[in-house]
Amino acid sequence: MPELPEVESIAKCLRNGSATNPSLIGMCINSATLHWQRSLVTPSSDDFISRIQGQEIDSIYRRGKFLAFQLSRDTLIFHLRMSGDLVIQQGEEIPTRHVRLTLELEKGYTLCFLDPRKFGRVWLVSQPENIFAALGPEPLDENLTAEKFYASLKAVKRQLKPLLMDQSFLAGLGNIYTDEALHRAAIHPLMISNQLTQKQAAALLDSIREVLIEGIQRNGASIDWVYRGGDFQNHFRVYHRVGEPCYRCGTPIERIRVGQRSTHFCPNCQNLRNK
DNA sequence: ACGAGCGCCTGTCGGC
DNA sequence: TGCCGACAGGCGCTCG
Repeated sequence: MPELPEVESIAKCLRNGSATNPSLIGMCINSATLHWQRSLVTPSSDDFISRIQGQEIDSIYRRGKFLAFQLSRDTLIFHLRMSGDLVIQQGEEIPTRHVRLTLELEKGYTLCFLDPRKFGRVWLVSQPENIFAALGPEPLDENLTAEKFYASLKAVKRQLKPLLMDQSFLAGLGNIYTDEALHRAAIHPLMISNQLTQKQAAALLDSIREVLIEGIQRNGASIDWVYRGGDFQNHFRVYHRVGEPCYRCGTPIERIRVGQRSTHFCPNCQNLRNK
């Protein structure tokens, strides 16, 4: 799915508008149509449709990989998981495939939740904090200091790759940005968290922030058939680069399986030993 | 506490 | 051409 930079890019686009779509701030939701029941977690579809009707979009924000719409009375929350996307259409141009939820807005605009794989989820709640309760800190939050990050790494004994992707440890990293951050910090994905030095922990936090900021500046990454307009995919240093030379040392990039996920790294720069 | 495996889904791609 | 397996930006669950 979209990771933090992709969700941030989508949130910005819906909030500020773009060349092809208006800002949704201030728009009223006239009606809602649910096309795939299981996309909706809560409330029931009948309650969802009646409750959301007539509410206005006050603000749009991101928390971890969640995308939230603060409405007049409730909060509408999306998790795009692997293949979800939110697009605005006008008039009769409603896509026919992969549409799981549509919100009919003012002036003929429709917000479409597209999700080929149907893994995405939607909530309409009065207390959004409950949905976000299990999330760890935001990686770009200044309050997350290198000292705090080091302490949290020392507090557990886990492989870095799955740990960094654990949303209760840190909110927002997924498979791509985790691999990219570990490579930039020259740390092996299977290194055990409590073995990092303070210096390595600081470098890792810096690298995480670097890749996320670059991803946001490039409007995220668009890979496979899911094109969202970003171009960070053209700047990956390890992801999808198996066998190609490491930009730092020329060694071919390798791929291993960690927790059922493809993990890309440079076996020379990111050595488990001597670190 | 932690990691591995699996289920949830549809689509694409490469090999034969 | 058609079939088949591998693979895909995530996460919750169970089982050792």
